Parts: sequence; C-alpha cells; structure tokens
Amino acid sequence: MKKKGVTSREVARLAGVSQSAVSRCFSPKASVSEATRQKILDAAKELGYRPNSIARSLTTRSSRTVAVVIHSLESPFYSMVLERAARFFQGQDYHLQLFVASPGESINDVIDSLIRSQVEGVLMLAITLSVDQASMLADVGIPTVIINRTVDYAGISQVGCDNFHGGFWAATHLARAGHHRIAFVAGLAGSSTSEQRRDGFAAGLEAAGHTLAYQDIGHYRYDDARQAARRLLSRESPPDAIFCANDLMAIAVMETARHEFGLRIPEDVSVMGFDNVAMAAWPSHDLTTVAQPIDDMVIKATELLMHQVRDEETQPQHIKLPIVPMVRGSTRPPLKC
Amino acid sequence: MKKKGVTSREVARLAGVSQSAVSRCFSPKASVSEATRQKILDAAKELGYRPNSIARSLTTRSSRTVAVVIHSLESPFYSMVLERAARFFQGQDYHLQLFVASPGESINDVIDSLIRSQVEGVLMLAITLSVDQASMLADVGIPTVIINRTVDYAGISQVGCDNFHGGFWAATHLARAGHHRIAFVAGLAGSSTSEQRRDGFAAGLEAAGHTLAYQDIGHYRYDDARQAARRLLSRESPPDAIFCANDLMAIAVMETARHEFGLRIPEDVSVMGFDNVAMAAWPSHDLTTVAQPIDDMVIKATELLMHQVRDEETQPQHIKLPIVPMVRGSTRPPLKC
DNA sequence: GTGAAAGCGCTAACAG
DNA sequence: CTGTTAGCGCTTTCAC
Repeated sequence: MKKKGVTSREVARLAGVSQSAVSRCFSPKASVSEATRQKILDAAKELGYRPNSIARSLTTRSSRTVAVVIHSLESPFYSMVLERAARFFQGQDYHLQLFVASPGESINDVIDSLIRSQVEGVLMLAITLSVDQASMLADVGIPTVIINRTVDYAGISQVGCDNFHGGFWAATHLARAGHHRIAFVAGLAGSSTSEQRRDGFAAGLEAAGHTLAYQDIGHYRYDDARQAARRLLSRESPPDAIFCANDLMAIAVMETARHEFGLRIPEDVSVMGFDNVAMAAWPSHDLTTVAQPIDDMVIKATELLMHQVRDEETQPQHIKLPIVPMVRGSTRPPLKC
Repeated sequence: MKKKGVTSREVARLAGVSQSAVSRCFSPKASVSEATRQKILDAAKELGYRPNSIARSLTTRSSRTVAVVIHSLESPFYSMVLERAARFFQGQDYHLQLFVASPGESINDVIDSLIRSQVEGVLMLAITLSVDQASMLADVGIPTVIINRTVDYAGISQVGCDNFHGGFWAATHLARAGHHRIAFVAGLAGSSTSEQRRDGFAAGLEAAGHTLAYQDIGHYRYDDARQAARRLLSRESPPDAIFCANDLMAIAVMETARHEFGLRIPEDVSVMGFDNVAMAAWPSHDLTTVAQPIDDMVIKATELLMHQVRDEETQPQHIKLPIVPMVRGSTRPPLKC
C-alpha cells in the first residue's frame, strides 16, 4: 500500500488543472479560486499528496533548515537550551539538523556537512571554533550564533553571559565567608568560558587579598570532576572552598567530598557552581551557583539568528547577558564583622 | 567575500571539463582519470565548491536524513539516547532532523513535516503513537522505530525492554524487604511503558500476597513527581515504599521524603526507580532501580532502522530487551527468614 | 573516460 | 485566475 512519491503533477491530472495550479494551492499567498482550490485539495487528499520540500528548497534556494551543533548532551544546561531552541525553530517552521561535535577535528567535518546541506543558519552550543572555522562559515554567508563560547572573529554572533563577573562574584562570596584555601575546577582546556570564569574568579580573589590556591580540570563532566575532587581533597592542606566552572562538576565535587571524604558542606568545604541548572536547586544539592539567564540566552540567540537569516543586512552581534547570583546552602554564610 | 552558491558548472568551466565530470568526481564510485580528477579538485578548491546536497537528494531521491522525534529532553535517559543516536547516524553519513513533540496534536504536524522532508527513517523516543499515526508512516513507506513505547500496529518496529518483568521484579524486591503499604507513581496517563511497569508491579505484589496500596502520577517529570510525593506522604497511613516509573521521579520522591517530610531512606520509606540513569548511581541518590540496557537499545534501534532504510524487504520487528536489577541503598535489604 | 541530454518535483515569472 | 515555460544543481543513462 505504498503511496510513495505522489507528485504535484499527478494531483494536477486528477484534479484536471495544471501542475502550477497545484503548486500555488500549496503556497502561502495562493491566488487560486475557491473552486479549483477545492478540486485540488480533494485530489490531493485522495492521493495523499504532500509537497516535496526538497524540490521546493531547490527552486526557492532556501532550505528552511538551521543546524544546531552541540558538544555533548551530558550537561542538563545544554539539553535545556537545545529543547527550547528546537521548539522555537519548529514554531518558525524551520527544520533543525542536529550535530554532535566532540572537540577536535570533527568540527571541520560538521561544518563541511552543514554547508553542503545548505542550512540557513547555525547555532553552536558550547562549541569552540577556530578563527578559520568561523570565517569559513562567514565566507559562505551562513549566519552563525555561538552560545557560551567566544571566538576572536567579528563575523560571527555570540551570546553568553558575563562569565568574568560571575567568577568575580563567586570569589567575593567565598572570601566574605572567610575561606582561605580556595580552588577552581576548570571546564575544558581551551574553553573561553572556563577561562573567563577563572580569570574573574582570580581577580575577585585578588581584590579580596587572596590568591587561587589550587586549580584542577574536570572537562565539564561529572566523572572527570570527581577525579579532580579526589586530587584536590587528598592534598596535604586541602581547599576549604571549591568553585567549579559548571554545576555538574560542582555536584560531582560535593558527592566526592561528602561520600568519599566524609566532609560536611559547607562546614568543611564550600562548593560553588555555574549555570544554575534545575538540579542545583534540588534540596540534596542545594548548590550556590552563578545563574545564567537561560531563557534570555536562548531567546536572544534564536531571534538574532533568525534575523540574520532573514535579513542579510543584520550585523553579527556580541551579546553579554548579566549573571544572577544564587546563594544556597552549599557555601558558608558571610562572616559578620 | 561571499562565495555563495558555487555550482558544479562553474567548477567545470574553470577546469575545462564538462559538468558531469565534476559530478562524477564527487561521487563515490568515480570513473574519472587521475588527470582530470586533479584539474577538477584544484578548480573546486579554488572556488570553494561543495556539492549541494539538496540537489543531489532531489535527483537521487534519497535525502540521507532521518528524523528523531522526542517528547522532552528533561529526562537524562533520552538525552543519552539522543546523543548516541546522533553519533551513530553521523557515522553513517546521515543527517538527523530533530523534532520535539509535546504530547497531543502536535505529533500529527510533526509527522506531516517529516513526510514532506522526505526523511528516510524515523526514530521515535518515548512517543505515544495512535494507530492512525503509525499507519500513516507505514503507508508512505517510511521505516519507523519506536523506542520505549508500544503501538498496536505491526507495521512499525519497536525496541524496548521488558517493562512488565521490571515492574514485577521491583514488587518482589520490595515485598521481600517486608514492605506493606506500597505505592506506584505513574509516568504519563496513556503511556504503554508506564502501564506495563505498573501491571508488572501489581502482578508482582499480588504474587507476593500484597496489593498496590496507592497510585499517583508524575508525568515522568521532576516537579510533578514532587507533588505526587507530597500527596502520597501526606496520607493518613503513608506508603512505606514507592516505586516510580522512572528515575527522575524516584529522585524527586526521595528529595521530598527527606527534605520535606524528614524521612530517612530506606529506613522510613524505600524508593525505587526505572531506567538507571547516570544520576541514579550518584552517592546522594544511590537509587535502587531497574536498569534499561541503554546501549543495546540504541544499537538495536538504530541498526534496525538503518536496515529497514536500506533494504525495503527488512520487516519491522518488535524487540524486547531484558532488564537488569540494580540494587542500591534506597531500598531496605530483604528480610532474612 | 568523457560529454550531451534528460530529468528529479517544485516555484516563479510571464502571457493569456 | 490559470496554464506555459524555464530553470534550481545535481545524477545518470547513453553514445562517442
């Protein structure tokens, strides 16, 4: 019973009209008389006709497709961003092509594939782009918005939050609580986001007369952060406060501190994260963190992308949203002086 | 500097060959002499040529695209499945079109969109399909695999695990631990998965001489499950064991029990989940659960789908994988008798 | 091995 | 409002 490939021509024949009438009938601004429209619709229904959007894309030279490139779905922050972005694009009648790009070479393949697919825009989630890669996209004229990473190239839009300030605030918060041996768990080595958070954190510590005692790396992942926590907490004089480049790692650090080292949080060690994922608010984690305005980020990024897609003239923008401190129970309260 | 739309014809002209030579040069089984191949490649590089895959799809009548339809990305189980599926399809040089389908009417729109896009296959993640919807896909000849949901229609493949047995085991485990007032928190009302788990659970209780004391519903979501937990634990004689249709809800129940009702787990109330997401193993949750063989499920589902895509003759299959009991600390140990 | 020619299914002028 | 006519950029016979 396969009705594979019903074409507009077949519908036209059945309806006794020209093929282009059928085409018009399925176009937004149809100039078709009610009479023929009905004939066509009937014929179409009978045959189970659906316009072939590949053919349409070829003639209109518009794929109505955007690509989303994501590094991993482990972090709930990006699942959330992806889900919202997907809903947004669906609402705009755009298709979404998903690519997962592990850090490294594979990004070039993804970009190549993207371009061949004629996607009209690209949303990069936490993807670190080289200038070459960024300019390749710009050269072929595909608007691109990077969320949560920066690239030193003006031709591409970026949406993120004030990571430096977030890190700075984290430092201030920990310093006020009277911490002394303070550690930072980085995300990825080359990640601008992680670096900005660390730089802000270091600056904040310095401003408070402290220095960053230890640094380790957790690749934004739970397992790696547990390892990092083990290393940090096994030191001769272990940190009494740990700031992590995202919430997932912060939670991993808490798990390790509590269940492997028998430490109390925040009495023995304060822990802070970044993002404010839903989980961070769960009572057992109760994580003090730097909230990224996820709604705003997605809205800004998707709308900016669509503007650039629809209007060639729209210039790439760099948008930096304010962070929101979220004080919860995983950090000691400020000392009263 | 926009090099928009370099065509094979332009490459051909620059290389001094015919357009079809260029086409061959970019086809797998090229029958091109090394000499011209080199000329073409040089010209292509100079112009920044990339074959337009939309045009290719139109002529070959093959989009090399599959669709993945997902209900939500809140549950880490499906994020995981999606990520793995994405990597698999990328490895097969297939594009992945992502659709998010909130339960309800929107699925029809998604299916319509799918068909127009000429996707070659569909992977449905936890999507409840009506027979009409399922047969629509089958009628147009698009192979479809449903993960973790059943539909009473043979034309569509299904991959899932033995939910009934999982529920049964959960009941047995709780009964052995000496529980009496046992509750179940369902996922979604019409969800076959949730119903099978409940049926198996009820059967297991019955086999052990118990009955299902309470039922509530959490829509597979954290927030709703917290509400359900509040209702259950506020009862006059609250349950002493709660089995939830997925891990996310089980964790929500634990959070509520511990932090809102001051209950100890498992001393005051045992909690069980289903899925075995990564989080379930984290020490603070330490959740006893029924593990779904996620790797196998994804492999089976994606490979089955690709077989059906490549070979029309491959018949739809219903695959039921065995579950794996994961006993952790959120349930009381069995009574010694 | 290579070029010419005929489409894939649709949209978009252009006449009528 | 409707039909005719060109393509969109590529793959694919089919001769040469």
